[in-house]
Amino acid sequence: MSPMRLSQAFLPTRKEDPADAEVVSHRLLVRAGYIRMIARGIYTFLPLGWRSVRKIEAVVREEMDRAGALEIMMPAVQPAELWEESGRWDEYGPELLRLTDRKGADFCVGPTHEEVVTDLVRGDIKSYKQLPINLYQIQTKFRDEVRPRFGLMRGREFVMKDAYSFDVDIESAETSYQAMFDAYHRIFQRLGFEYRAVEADTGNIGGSTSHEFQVLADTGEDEIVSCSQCGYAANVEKAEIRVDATDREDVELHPTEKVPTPNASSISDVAAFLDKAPQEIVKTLIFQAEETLVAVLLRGDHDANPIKIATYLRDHTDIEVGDLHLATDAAITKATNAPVGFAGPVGLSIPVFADLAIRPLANFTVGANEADTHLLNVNYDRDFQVTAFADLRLAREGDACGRCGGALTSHRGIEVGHVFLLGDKYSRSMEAHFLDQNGRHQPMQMGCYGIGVTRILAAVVEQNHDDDGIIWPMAIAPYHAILTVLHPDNEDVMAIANDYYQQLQDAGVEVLLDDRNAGIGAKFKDADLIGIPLRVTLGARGVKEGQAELKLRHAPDKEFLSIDDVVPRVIDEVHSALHKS
RNA sequence: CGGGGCGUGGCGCAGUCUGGUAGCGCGCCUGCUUUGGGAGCAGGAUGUCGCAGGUUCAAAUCCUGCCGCCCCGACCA
Repeated sequence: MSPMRLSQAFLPTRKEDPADAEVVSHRLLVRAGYIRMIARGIYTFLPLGWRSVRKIEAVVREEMDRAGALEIMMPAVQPAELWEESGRWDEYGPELLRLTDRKGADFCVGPTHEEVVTDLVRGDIKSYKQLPINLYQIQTKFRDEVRPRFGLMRGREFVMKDAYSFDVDIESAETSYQAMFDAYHRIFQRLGFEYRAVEADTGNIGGSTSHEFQVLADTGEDEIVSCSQCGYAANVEKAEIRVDATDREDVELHPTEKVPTPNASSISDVAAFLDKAPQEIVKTLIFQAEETLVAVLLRGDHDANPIKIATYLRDHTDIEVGDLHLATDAAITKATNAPVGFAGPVGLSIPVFADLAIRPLANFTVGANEADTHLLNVNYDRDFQVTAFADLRLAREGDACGRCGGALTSHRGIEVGHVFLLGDKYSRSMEAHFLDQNGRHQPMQMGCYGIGVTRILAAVVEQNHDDDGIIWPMAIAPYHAILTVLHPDNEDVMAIANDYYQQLQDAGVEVLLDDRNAGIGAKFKDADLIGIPLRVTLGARGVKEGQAELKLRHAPDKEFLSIDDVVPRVIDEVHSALHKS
């Protein structure tokens, strides 16, 4: 049994905020003695922190088991050959931590386990009779993130639950996907989150359908939009918007005019300098596709969506897209013959794609492809040719929902779960085949499903804290209750405290006993900081009057109970809180 | 990788500009007192000043290189 008497515990709380912590979850988890950083993005979990991690794991495990998934444990270190087979040894990039063993063989520390699980399954599953199957593990992953930050929210090493489903066909795979989708809802409801399941891009995992589970928090790294009318919700990377692609009205097209705009290279600079609204200015972004450059026109107040642009180019043009990204300064300068910040569509020799919002515009302002110069009264068709109009911009608050036209609202979110319908991407390249009823070889249809266990710990704190510290939901609090003994030297008081301690443990309540010979203020501050849901305070005065105090962490009021009523009351509070979720 | 900032006892920081005994608060140890919101008094321990090299009689401080960490950006299941 782990030490639950604080006099013997390892609970290094801090009075002051750590200097390097920006977000509240990072600050509080360090201050309250839950985590310690050992290297950038790599943390040790201390006793309280690890207990909460294990509680999160337990919820995840229960719901995965309930959904029929089977728990396994795959290796953290994986041979390069498997990644070469799937093609990701070259594709994955520097985020993959690569190792060499003493014989010079290449390995990586697993950032995900599609290759290993596919290899496992192809070796031992040969018949449709063995399908479907869903295997999962809860394990430490490593991704050498470009920029780890915000404590556990974007660490390099983290605990993740990853599950993989294998089915005989797409329809069956969709059923497996739906089962995971439903299990995820149960998990995040039990954890007490305010969250959204949103449609998402599949990124370099690949596949067709994908949903992210986003915990709503201002500090979240993702932006999501949801429709108030039809329930559509999506990551802005993916969010479809409805744009009325009206042609420009039949207005007079003024002659183009070249104007000096010294040092005004950003939209806000140009708008201020020319005394125009950003909406009257059109920005020209130069993107680098695999081999070629393309120009993208957007209204000055809009932001580009590189994912939509890449998808459009792939689906509607012959351009080899590759890893689409903003062109380097050197490439931009070469393409426009001008410094960065003055690009415009007039006279460009690369294809020009325009966002649908450009279509109604007439007599707009663009860069002149010349230093410190812009062009006024520019019009498409007359002054330059648009290769195609398309929806290329990032959705934002107030845009029309792509499904129903209702208004979209925007939130920040922390991605705590992601489900993908993979199809046969890995099973085909790695030859994970089975024999169907007709004796034919078929690739299995896969899905993969991740939950960021340690990221959840941070997300819970983001949503559950106050100025004094963490406020754990009962389900993942490291302990349910804390007995704060104000006068541990007083034998009468200690006798009652020890009695409570024993009775509560016997009743299955996880209880901390603060028997430290510390200042009273320190004990209260620590109890609040570490966020234990229930606090029972025992002092000499109260005990003499036959009373003890009960305080719920999430409520402001204290309640005085007679000595005999405390234990049953605490048991009752714990049980009702646990069963509610 | 680009821009900015930082690195001094376990934690938070001052000292660096203008070179000359390494400091403060918290924490820690001992003793006494204290006990309803981070207790008081007295005594005490703890530093390769990120690392390496250079300048100098003398370097935390000046110079060069490297390493690490944080923030913004690019990037990202």
